[in-house]
Amino acid sequence: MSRLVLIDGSSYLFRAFHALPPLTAPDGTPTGALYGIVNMLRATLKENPDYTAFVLDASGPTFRDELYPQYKANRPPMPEDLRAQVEPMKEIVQALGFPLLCVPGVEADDVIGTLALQAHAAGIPVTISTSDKDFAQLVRPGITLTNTMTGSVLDDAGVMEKFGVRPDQVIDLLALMGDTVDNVPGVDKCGPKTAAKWLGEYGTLDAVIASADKIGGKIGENLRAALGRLPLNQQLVTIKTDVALDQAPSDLTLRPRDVDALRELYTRCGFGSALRELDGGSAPPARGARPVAPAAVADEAPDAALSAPGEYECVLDAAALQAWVARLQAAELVAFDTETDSLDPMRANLVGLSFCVEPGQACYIPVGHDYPGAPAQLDRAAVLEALRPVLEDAAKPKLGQHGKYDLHVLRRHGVDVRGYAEDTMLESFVFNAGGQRHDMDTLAQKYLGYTTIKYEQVAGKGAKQILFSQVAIDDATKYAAEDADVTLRLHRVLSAKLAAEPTLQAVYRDIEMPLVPVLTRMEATGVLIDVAELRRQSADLSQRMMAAQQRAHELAGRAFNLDSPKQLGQLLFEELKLPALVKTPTGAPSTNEEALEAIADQHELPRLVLEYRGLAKLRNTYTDKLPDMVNPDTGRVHTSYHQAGAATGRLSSNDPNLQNIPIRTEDGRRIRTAFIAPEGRRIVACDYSQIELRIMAHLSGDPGLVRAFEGGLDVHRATASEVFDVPLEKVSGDQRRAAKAINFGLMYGMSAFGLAKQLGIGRGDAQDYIALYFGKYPGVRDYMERVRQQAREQGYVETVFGRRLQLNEIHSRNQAQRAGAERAAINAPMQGTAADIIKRAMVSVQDWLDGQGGRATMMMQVHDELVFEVDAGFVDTLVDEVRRRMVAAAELRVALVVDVGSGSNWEEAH
DNA sequence: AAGGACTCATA
DNA sequence: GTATGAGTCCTTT
Repeated sequence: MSRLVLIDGSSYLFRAFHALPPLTAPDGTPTGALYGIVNMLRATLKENPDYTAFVLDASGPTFRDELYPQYKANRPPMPEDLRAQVEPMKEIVQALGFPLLCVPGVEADDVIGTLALQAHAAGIPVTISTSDKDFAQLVRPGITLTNTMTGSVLDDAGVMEKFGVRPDQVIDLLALMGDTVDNVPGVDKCGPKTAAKWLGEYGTLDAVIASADKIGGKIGENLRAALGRLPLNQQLVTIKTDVALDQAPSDLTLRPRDVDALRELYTRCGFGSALRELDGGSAPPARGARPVAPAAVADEAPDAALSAPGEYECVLDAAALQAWVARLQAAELVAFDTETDSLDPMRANLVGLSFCVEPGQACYIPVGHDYPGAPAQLDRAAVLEALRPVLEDAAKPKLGQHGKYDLHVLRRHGVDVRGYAEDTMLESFVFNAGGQRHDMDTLAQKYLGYTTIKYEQVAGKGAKQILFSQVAIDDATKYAAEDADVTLRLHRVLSAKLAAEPTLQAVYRDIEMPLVPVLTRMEATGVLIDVAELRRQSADLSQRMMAAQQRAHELAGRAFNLDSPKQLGQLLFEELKLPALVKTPTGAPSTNEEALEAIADQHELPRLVLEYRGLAKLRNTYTDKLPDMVNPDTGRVHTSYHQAGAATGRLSSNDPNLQNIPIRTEDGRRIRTAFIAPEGRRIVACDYSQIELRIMAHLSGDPGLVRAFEGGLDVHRATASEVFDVPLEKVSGDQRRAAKAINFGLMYGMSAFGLAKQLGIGRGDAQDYIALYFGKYPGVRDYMERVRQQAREQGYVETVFGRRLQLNEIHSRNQAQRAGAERAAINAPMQGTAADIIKRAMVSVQDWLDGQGGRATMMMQVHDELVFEVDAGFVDTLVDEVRRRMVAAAELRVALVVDVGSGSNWEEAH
């Protein structure tokens, strides 16, 4: 059977040039690429093809340049060392007897594509010899790819395996990915895996484009941004198969080789082994090609120009310091910032301070730069003493950006900042809680149109990042003084904005700012951890994990990574053919708890995986990690509360997150026994009972719901009694469960669908329950509708205290996003009001604690719960007063109720 | 090294 | 169905 081998000369030429060492001929001319080509051609000849051609790009523009003027625009000119090899290559190709094709106006790819399809139509099998993946689009039964340099062969199945898509989807895959080399931008951050995933899900590029709204995350945004150019990409990456050619496949026969010409060429290039083969091994050994050291690459560091607006003074002597202290004393408001050597304020050392009193006039006082050759700096302790009268004077208002950090640093260096009155991060947060980021760089850009010097610009990034103490003082001055300067400028803009919104201003002034020192105090206090207990638990969990893993591998019949959802999915849904009932947001079969639970009756493995996961989660996230978080100085764990993170006004906790310590399962709850009180003290936990539901009762004013809370009854039981019209004492377990699910569901803006899933009932039944509920509590139904309405009309909803919660996607064209925003709108006033209330309570409680001589300290906040460490003899007093203050934090239509507990550890206190 | 996907802990 | 943070795996740069 005859066969056509089409050789993609251009791709090999470049590939060989870059892949092989820079060989040279005896006379010094470069031959590396040639060497690769010759070996490739000799290998091809051994296959003895009936028809073959060596195809090269012609010079000059092609139709693609017309379609897209930037096509290959940033491709550098062909390196001289490569250009020098083109003519000899053509000579060798022809001397070997290969037909050489070079067609102007199109690329080699198009010539190959055309010939391949012509031969295919004539029933001649085709092999395309190339190192260019784009040819995968031509693969079909009868057309395969081969790469003689790597030895790989690609047929239909091979394309599927290598790219994860069928050959007929390759064009779409390439269109999505784009091609950096050809200057064809695809979807940003979309590589072969992502593109294949989408095509696997939607089938074609057109379908992906049509579904672009459904793809979430950053990558979804990137996709939508790229939509406009994808059709063009498709055209650009499509290999033409209808080029008018002078030759037909049957014309492409090998001519006899020209031995004399080859001998001359091989000798000139120094290709010894080729020469020996040519002359039957009798040729004199030619000197071998020798590698040449690659040219040294200049190691150019980008010269990041540091622009320095404003007059920034570096304070290096006592006189300058005194002058600045005087300016600070005279100022109405002092903007300040600290520079340190760590992001963790509980470990950071002070490296310098910056101040600003007038926009553009700022100073930097270095006190800890210790790189070789650093100028002499003022003594740190002396500087802090000089500044103490300003910083510790409650009557001298101070301003910062995320000042809680600086408060920690200064506190740990012996300065107890008082009068911390303004914070631009919190101003921004209160003004626009829907805004994603409230860091200074973002705010400066947004409100001042000013681009700040980035930390990376002065300290580098990644592994090469240096400590601020290593940054040259000149650079540090520009960076640090700018921080204080920009903070002051930002404050002028933001405080004016807040002044125009009195309710927002009140949230900022009365809730957020007073909370700053309270959080600082709580973080500084930290919590005592029983490390030995956690180690014991880790060991126990490890042992059980190993057992589960071993059993899982036995059941699977092979080893696999139990932690990899991908491998697990493959095993369960492909090998074991278990039904994939749940999909991940990206459309892949999910292995989450719900999915595994659903198939647990069909195989032992899912249950085992759940067991393993539960253990692994506890060990990896808690019992292994918490001991590492113990601060060596204090012997305690110090979380950090993020005050401007959550869109609803809640706090969040990180490093470590102490707001998600397990409680639901027995193994999990045990972790709380490791949160202990020191000798002579107790842990006291005080939590609001059903606070969000009470807020719903308040906001809706529904008499039925208000009544359900009265008399201190179990609210879910009371709700069930009303909804199902049975006496309180006759409410069944299922009825209470249903009522509870509805109560919670309502707060999350749920649908009948969601409730049905939650309760494991039909959608119709769920709808009936909701109708029944709304029949009894029409005020709740009306409230829900009012909130949706407000969200649509204003773009935001509000808490009882006037905090504004922005709903960014409430008018999204995307139905799913819009529905999500509506659910968020329903939940936000309840979650946000609860956050406001506990924040107010914290300020009030701390205010009282400050007068109690350290007999109790507030240690943690977990959304509706405050945790204290209390002298054993002081517990009763504390409980009374804390309860009083927590209850008094808001006056709602229903009373707030606080449950308390105490014990030697957190678990007991619940 | 950075970022996304997936999973799962809490309120 | 709301709101978070974090660990592991995997892909991309």
